[in-house]
Amino acid sequence: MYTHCFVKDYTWCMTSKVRRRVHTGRKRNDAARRAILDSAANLLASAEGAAVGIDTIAAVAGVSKRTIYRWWPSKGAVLLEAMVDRAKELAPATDTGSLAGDLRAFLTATFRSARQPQNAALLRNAMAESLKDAAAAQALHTFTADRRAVLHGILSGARERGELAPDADLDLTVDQAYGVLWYRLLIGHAALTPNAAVKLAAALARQVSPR
Amino acid sequence: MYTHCFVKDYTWCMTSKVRRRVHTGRKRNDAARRAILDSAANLLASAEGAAVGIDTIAAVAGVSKRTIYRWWPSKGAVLLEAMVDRAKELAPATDTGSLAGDLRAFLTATFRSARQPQNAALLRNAMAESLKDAAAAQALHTFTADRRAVLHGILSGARERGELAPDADLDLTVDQAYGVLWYRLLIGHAALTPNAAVKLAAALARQVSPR
Amino acid sequence: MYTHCFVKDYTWCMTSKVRRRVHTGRKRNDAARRAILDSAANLLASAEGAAVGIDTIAAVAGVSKRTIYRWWPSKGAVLLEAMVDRAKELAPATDTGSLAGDLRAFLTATFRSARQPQNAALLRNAMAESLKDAAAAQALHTFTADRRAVLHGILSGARERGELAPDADLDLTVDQAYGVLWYRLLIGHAALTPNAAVKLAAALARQVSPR
Amino acid sequence: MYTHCFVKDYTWCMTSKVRRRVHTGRKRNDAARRAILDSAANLLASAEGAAVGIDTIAAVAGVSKRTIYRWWPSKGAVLLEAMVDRAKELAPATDTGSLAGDLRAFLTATFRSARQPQNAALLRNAMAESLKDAAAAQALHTFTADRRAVLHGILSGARERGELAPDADLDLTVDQAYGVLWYRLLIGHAALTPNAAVKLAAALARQVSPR
DNA sequence: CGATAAGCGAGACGGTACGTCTCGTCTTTGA
DNA sequence: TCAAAGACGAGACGTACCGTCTCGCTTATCG
Repeated sequence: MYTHCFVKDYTWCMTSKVRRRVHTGRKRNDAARRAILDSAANLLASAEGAAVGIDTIAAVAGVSKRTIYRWWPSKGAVLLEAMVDRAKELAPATDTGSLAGDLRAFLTATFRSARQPQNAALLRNAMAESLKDAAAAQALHTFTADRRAVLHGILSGARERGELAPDADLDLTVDQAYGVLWYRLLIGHAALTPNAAVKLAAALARQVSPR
Repeated sequence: MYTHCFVKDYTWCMTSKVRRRVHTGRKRNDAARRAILDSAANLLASAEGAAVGIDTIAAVAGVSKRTIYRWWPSKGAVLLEAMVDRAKELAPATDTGSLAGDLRAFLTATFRSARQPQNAALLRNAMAESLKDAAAAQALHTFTADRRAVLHGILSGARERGELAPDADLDLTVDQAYGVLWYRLLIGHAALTPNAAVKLAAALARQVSPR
Repeated sequence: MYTHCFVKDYTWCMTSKVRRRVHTGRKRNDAARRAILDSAANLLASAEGAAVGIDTIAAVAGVSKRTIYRWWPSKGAVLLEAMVDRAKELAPATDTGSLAGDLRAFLTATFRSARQPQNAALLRNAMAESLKDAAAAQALHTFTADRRAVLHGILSGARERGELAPDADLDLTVDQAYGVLWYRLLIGHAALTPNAAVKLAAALARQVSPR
Repeated sequence: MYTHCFVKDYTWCMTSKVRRRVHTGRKRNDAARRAILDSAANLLASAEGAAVGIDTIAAVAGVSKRTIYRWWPSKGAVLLEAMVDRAKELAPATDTGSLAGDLRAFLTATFRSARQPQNAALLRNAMAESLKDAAAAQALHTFTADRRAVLHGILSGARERGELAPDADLDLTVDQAYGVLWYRLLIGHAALTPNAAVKLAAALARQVSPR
């Protein structure tokens, strides 16, 4: 008598030539995997405050929900993997010859990246998911551990140059840096300006330097 | 027509003498307001990772959903106000005579408070809501601004004692402190130990000191 | 976190082997459709004056609300379709050889059916929904049009036997019959007795007969 | 922190000089009673399919809900009393000297009145309430009984003129007339045209006439 | 080379929460 | 001293989203 109330229209966010993927039969279709991650990352980056839904991810990727859940345990897991995947290019660790220089270069680059609206949305949404979803939390934990390791490497690399006080707590220093980043990102009371990165680098360099 | 056999059992978290509130007629029932905020805060503090639902808040408070939505615009707004309300006692700013001492006292107390499982859950859940709900975000913004102001006061209070470098960026220093707090709270990779508080206080004091 | 002790007890009206439906995956689950319509019809037929709620329909059918709203636009639409569905057997049009006989047979059967408490409740509730819900009104319109068509057929079938005055207004005659039915059903001042059916049949036959 | 979400604006339907009733202490109620009934009747007559709410009635009448519930047991009771009150002028029983003439006059007037959009809405809404509310049902029962009594009087008045078959079932005849009225009103498949009234009057007159 | 296994798109489904709505009861407060 | 104002408890409504399921198709792999 009645047929099918409720439909949806996702065309608004299908950015590109998504459709028409080839069917790879029995083995995992990597194009689908990419489409899913791209879809998720794009939605994460675009959604102002709107939550990103699985149906939306699937529709935008031109993929069935089943295909998503075959490979990821939960929505958060997809989103986080998408975030990590997208954030691959965030991490240059340069060597300028001095700790202060290395720190300034790294934090400036990191802040600049995190300040881009898309990346900011990505990170905020990733945190939101992580707070609700255990798998996402795990992924975010791994991701941030990687980032901390890079910064930790920069710091401990200064030891052989004698730029490090022997009792410096590098973990704490690292957390100060990323703490400022995430705190400003999540609360939004102050911007991640280049100036802030420079000042923070100087302050941290001084903090860990001998005497 | 059908027999109505209890909807849920919320007795486990009805901490006190909630029931039997009097009807205050035309004016807002402040007992109901308190019951709602207490209910929300208790649930926020208890729920491990489980989301706190409006129906649960209402049921625990012995209040109708309508009464909640009459006064708050969204779930997040209630939760945040509850959090802020509960966190009223978090904020002692003591005067020990020296910046290092003040900082150590303040951060130690703050970390200790935030480390308590209930408060930690409170803050984590508050952030989760804030990332999804504009009203909650606003409330969290106000709350954190208050906290930052306290710490900022401690720092700037040291100026007249000559303990402050003239070019110290106090906002950045404040953000480092709360950054570490929130970062560790949200990521969970390291605990907010008293030791960390002490070290952080020392580091920040040194950061802002002259020379 | 909290113990979940049964929401309601709807067993009283789960007439049959409702539970344990198989999941039909991609295509519409006709068992669910049947369960919904049966649930709705049973509730319509049983509820004295109590309104039938969507949650109740869903619970009795062992179906989620969403599944109902996927296929029907509103509560009224479900109820009406259920009513129409249930009323499928109301309609015998017999041929006794004379208009008076046909009318008597049809009206007697119709009145008898409508007089059954369950069917009476069904029709009353259907009308109540129809007065509040456009989709339900449409469905009731279609249903009653069908019924009128049957009676109209009986009447016009008498023309070739010369039992009909050429200027007889058959639509009006039909409306008199169903008018009495609904009027007594809705107001409840008089019963739809077999005697009334017989007298009405005689009166209408005389009304339309030549001379 | 937050104040008062949800308010409403009823100004759209405050037709006239409703406001500013004087407040003279004790025996003020009759003006309020009139305002309530007028408000209810106007809303019943105007609302297309939209349900008429108690808050709306109260707001439009410039009266508090409490005042309504002080005198009526339920919403339906108010609406029905308003309907009956408004329908006072529906009932002329004229004497044309013949049964056929009396019937034609009465049914024509009745149909014309019921055909007016406002009265039609009034009656439809009244029936809708009556099907959900016992007090309203009682009121509608009384109202329709009055109307039937008038028509019944017209019919039985013909007995002494010898225009009535001795075995005529006048109750059934009355129900045929009002049945057509309500059936067409509620289903809406055919209009209550003057022509229909004339034909119906003739048919019923013939039906009850001797032989 | 044919049979079987698995990936995939589609989309229905159960569950659960949300925020809105209306009803009828209640107390305060303004006139 | 009454009634307007309006807060409140109860509970239904229709929507949203998650994660599971089945279907029917397609392609790769194994016997």
